[in-house]
Amino acid sequence: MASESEIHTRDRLLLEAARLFRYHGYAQTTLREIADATGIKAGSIYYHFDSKEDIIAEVLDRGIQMVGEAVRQRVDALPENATSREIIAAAIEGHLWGVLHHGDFSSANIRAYGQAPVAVKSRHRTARRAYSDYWHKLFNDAIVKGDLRKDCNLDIIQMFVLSALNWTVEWYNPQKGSLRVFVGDITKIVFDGVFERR
Amino acid sequence: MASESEIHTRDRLLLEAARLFRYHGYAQTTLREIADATGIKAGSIYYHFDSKEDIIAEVLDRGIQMVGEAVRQRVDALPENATSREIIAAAIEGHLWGVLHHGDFSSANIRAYGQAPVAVKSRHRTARRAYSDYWHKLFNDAIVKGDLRKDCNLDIIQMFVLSALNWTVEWYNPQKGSLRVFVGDITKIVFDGVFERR
DNA sequence: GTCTATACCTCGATAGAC
DNA sequence: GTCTATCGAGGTATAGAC
Repeated sequence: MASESEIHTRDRLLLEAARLFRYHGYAQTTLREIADATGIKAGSIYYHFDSKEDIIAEVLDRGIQMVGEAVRQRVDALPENATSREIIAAAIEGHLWGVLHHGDFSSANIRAYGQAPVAVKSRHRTARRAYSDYWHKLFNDAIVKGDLRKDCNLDIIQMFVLSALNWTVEWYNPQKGSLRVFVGDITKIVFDGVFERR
Repeated sequence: MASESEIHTRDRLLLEAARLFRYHGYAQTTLREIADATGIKAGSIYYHFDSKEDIIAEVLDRGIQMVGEAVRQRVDALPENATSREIIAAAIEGHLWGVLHHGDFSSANIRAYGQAPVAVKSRHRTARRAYSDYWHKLFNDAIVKGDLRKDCNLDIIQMFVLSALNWTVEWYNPQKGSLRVFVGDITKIVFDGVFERR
């Protein structure tokens, strides 16, 4: 069985790996850097992980798990009679909060996913699919209620919204305004667009 | 002066490099792969370029140049009395067309920019800034005319729209519908949002 | 569990023949 | 202009002492 300190070091390795993958990408980040940041030597990593691939795989999984939890938590907290706007607003808030405030795992998931080895991507894809299905259900409920616009393909709406939310990690600047205000602005734009009503 | 075939090989190298950077990223793409795809040996690349950095630098520059030209062309073709919606619709169409239809250079610009060496990024940043300023002028004109929503920060609107448009390269699937319809749907969503009017 | 030492490979880049 | 051959650096991963 794993000892206390083993778990500790393993988690710290994952944390530092996530941070480095987030800011420098997967291929650019070396095991020596991850080891340095954690305070151990590169060779010692192999006590905790079998390969660099296994590290990125776990970082990706944790990232999507954190975002998924943040979203579900907010949606589940709503009352039974919540409107479509309230439900999707809660999901947007959860997603942005998970991605922007919660940190390195979810950001690494967005930024480094495209750079991960194909084997890792393909294994991780089921987790992404599950999260995507969750959103699909939210949007579909809104359509059934007649709340979503009917002149656009639903898949395009969903992909556009989710990828736009994801990409905020590339440009969101917390020094230019609170996350609260930011989430509000993004929600307004997604809900009703950038133009004044005609 | 450069001979015919020199220009030819050099351009083919850039094209293959753009394609590989787009799909595999900068660090993952090796000079041997670029050479293979072009049909020459790795060492021969150095007759045309001084370093791998110089290749990505030129790929990035061409990418933003192509998109910028596509956008300006459509906006300039509009009549004097065009509305804000018509102007920004033309810019969106140009941007999406440049990014999605025009191919590997613009997509590589979006995908591989974050992975490029800092020296390259910093040199390329002025080109990005110029393109961003162009969009800023379009949005600002719309604000002056009172057409844009006033309850959101303009910088957030601009970053949201541009990054959302950029990220379509990650998920747009030409087999699921024509680019024409796609551009129309995206424009509707950006202009008026995903919800039906209240 | 972590260390040192190192094997092995692949990368970007160079040199010189053709 | 392109080739072959190769260098030096730095990467992942392994072996065995502690």
